[in-house]
Amino acid sequence: MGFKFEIVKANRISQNIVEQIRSAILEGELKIGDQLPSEKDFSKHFGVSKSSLREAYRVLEAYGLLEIRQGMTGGAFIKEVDLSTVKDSLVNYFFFQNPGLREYTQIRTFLEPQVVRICAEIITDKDIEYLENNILAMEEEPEGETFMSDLDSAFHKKLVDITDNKIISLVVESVQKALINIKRIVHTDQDFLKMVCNGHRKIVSALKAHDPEQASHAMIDHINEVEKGMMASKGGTMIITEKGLLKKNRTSQ
Amino acid sequence: MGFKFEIVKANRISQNIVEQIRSAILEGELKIGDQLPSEKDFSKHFGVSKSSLREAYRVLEAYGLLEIRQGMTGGAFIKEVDLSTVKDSLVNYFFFQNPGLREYTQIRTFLEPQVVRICAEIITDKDIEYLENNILAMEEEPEGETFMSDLDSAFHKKLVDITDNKIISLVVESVQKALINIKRIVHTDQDFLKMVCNGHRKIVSALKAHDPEQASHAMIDHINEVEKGMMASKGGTMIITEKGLLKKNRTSQ
DNA sequence: AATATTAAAACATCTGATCTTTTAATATTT
DNA sequence: AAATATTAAAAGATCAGATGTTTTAATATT
Repeated sequence: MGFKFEIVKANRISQNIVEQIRSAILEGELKIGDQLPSEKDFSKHFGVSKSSLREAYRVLEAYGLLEIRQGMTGGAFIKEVDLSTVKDSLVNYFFFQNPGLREYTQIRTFLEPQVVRICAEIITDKDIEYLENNILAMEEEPEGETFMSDLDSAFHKKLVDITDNKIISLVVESVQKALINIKRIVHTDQDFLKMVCNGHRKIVSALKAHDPEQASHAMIDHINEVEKGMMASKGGTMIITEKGLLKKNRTSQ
Repeated sequence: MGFKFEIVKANRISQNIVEQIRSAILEGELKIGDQLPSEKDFSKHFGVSKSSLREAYRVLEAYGLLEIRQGMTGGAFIKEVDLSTVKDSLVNYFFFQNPGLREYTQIRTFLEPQVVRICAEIITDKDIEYLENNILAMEEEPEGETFMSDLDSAFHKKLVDITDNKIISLVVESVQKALINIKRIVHTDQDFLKMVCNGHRKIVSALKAHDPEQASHAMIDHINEVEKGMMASKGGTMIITEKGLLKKNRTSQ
């Protein structure tokens, strides 16, 4: 018998509701800001208990599709999925995949040089001003571990935002975020900071000259230098959650 | 008063539990396969009701961190987050961001030429055989709308897998998945199929010759041709969910 | 007019009972 | 002895309904 049957899973009630609502959103029936009925009304409508409906709401909330507010004017509202939801999902995924520094560096060297190529063509004076201020702030930081990371992220984020490509922004920012977690423990001394500032200066200088080729090279050099700097002080991959928790992961795959 | 206070949100019990368990996972206290206590025991341990604990379990399950099985040997087990969870999250995100065809093409032209550059260096005869069989299968498909997409995905997935970079794989595959949804309605005639096969042939030919430069160019041409082909028949962005539901999104945003 | 109180809507949590699923252990049949 | 059927237990799934908490609108008071 060459038939291929699909496995039938006894669907949970809450899962069924989740799918119905998610479909309604993806089909456009439910728009951002739309309010779903109250727990009481909606559970009655579905003919299920309040607990089942609540579980469905929790899941949709976890997906970032729903915002639930308490109080008289509260309720369940359709929400646009925000970046942090996707990033968290990526962080969870990367935690188990546990990519090496090489993998992060590689995708950066694929994307960011191209990003600054585009930037070189279309960057405005205002953008350049922002980037220069960012470098100044970084140089003035004395031993600014955390702050330096924020400024570093902001620098790269600014560049990718100029390209106006949401997908690339998401990827670059997520990689940046994952890298910060590694950087934070691995290395943050003055030499490292000076090296980063130097790299950023060269990139901005090329952008100012509207020279794509030079900008691209400056970016490649910068990314490779950063990797080298991080390799110098070895260490396992670390992940810092939103709540500031640390995790040293040395699983040998 | 220049102080900056953070907003205090009355945390839900379930959210608190979610964070505790997620932290325990990211800190390495909980490993893949570990079983959490039963609902009854664990809720007693936390000093909360079963409903609150169950809501926490639902959320962790939505994150892809937990697998819950019913029955005598069932329970809640720590699970590795799988690709489909992240992809779904990306689909949700892209739905609202609604990137244009240009954005997909752009990130592809940044990543995939570099991917085949690497492939050209390290590709094996077995890999090439796989790719050639893939092309043959595609050419033999008469009007294989869906199947063609599957083969096309498999082709690009194979290439990116050769690079052995989990991050790039995730990105390329997600973009691929999103594109299929657009392609499926936009265009799938014989000319399109022939054009795709032709592009793939050129890429494989360059890989066979272990010529990175040629492979890269063949890939760039291929991606651009596909975009042109898709632009020809205009249409809104479409999204197909896991369950096969369609959504035409024309929000002018 | 400003402030304080109250009421109501909606979510949050709890208790405890009753299915349903799954599998291990046991009993029955062949 | 082996195959099959039955039973029991563990654990999740669902339900019903009570009670608490938040938030805001309406009202009353100063």
